[in-house]
Amino acid sequence: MKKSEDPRLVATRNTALDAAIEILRMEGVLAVTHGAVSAKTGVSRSTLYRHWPDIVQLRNDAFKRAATPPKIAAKTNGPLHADLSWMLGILMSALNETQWGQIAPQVMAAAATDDDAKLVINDFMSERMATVRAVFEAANQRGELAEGAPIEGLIETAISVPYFRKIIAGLPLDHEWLEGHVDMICALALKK
Amino acid sequence: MKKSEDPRLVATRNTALDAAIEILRMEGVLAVTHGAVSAKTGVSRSTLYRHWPDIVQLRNDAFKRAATPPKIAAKTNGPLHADLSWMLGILMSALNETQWGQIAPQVMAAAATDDDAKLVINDFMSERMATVRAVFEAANQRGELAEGAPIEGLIETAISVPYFRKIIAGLPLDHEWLEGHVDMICALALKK
DNA sequence: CCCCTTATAGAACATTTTGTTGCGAATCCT
DNA sequence: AGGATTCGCAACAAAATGTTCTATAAGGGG
Repeated sequence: MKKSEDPRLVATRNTALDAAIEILRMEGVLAVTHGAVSAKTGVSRSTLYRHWPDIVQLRNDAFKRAATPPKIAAKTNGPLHADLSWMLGILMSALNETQWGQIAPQVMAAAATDDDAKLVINDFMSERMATVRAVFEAANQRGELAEGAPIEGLIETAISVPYFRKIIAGLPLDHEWLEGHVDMICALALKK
Repeated sequence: MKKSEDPRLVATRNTALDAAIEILRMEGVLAVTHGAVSAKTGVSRSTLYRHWPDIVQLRNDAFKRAATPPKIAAKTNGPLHADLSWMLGILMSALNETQWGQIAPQVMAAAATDDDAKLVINDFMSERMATVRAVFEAANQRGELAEGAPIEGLIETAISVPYFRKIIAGLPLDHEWLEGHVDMICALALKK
């Protein structure tokens, strides 16, 4: 009973948003306009205006599309050090290599004045936090964690530092750094 | 021998940049244009164009002006827990209450495509990092630190988490949270 | 396979924003 | 007081931003 979507709609939608993401990466939010996307894709301006009457909507859709994370199955079979290295290694790769790492700052900035963009971030973040939390809870189940370890703080720390380094401070994320980071967290989390 | 600056120059400069900062806070980088600043200040467009032929320069100047931090004398008389609470409390206030907290995300985003903006961030960050580092080094001098404590990682953690919470995750920074944060860091840093 | 619906490209247009230039008036510096 | 500089303003030119219409093409249902 559901009428299938006109393939022309999804086609223009996809090509337009892909172009928008590309522009976003190379030149920043400022440059994402109906005109620019039209020029890059061949999709006519009038069509773009029909799809996204407001430029903000177009940008937000591009954000959402770019933010869609590769689903990561949490590794929770322990030990904690291994699980964390695994998970944070993936996060690190995502920040280094995928669109998200380049676009995230733009979304952050947009979130300051736009609630929709804020939602995109919140969704993305809470998902990542939940994944890391699962790792800690599994370690707790196995009885690896020290008495009274500040789990919430550790989860936050695990994620904060790589994001800070990459997005705010512009510092590199490599395996050597990751090793030290995980060591530090484990020093606090594990039984002595 | 140094020729004093024409007061008219500094006057227009200041009013223009203050307006630019205000626009930046309320509506984001996108909205900072010669036209908008002119409308808000009464300074004529032609004058603004004479001062900043390129809009990017205007925005960067606004960034720099907004990023100028209140100089904070480092508290390094110990003990570490007290010093850290003091320093991070100030950082927290700055993020919560000053222009910087609202504008930082915009600068981050601009930094993705603009090297000048990147410089603004780097300057600001390295100064803050240095301040926190001084706190740790003083504690080390006093012999408070545990053997082999990962000082660099701790410095990074101390600053990363508040920035992450405020700018990336949009979580609140309050004194209760701060207490836990400092506790966690001290648990790793101090002798048992 | 044909007909009806829907989406698109393109052009033509109005509107707004963005730069540029020249000049008289006001302000500053010496 | 006099010469230089800066300002505001108005008149422009150029480009970007929206809007609307029409012919064409593509899809979907019967």
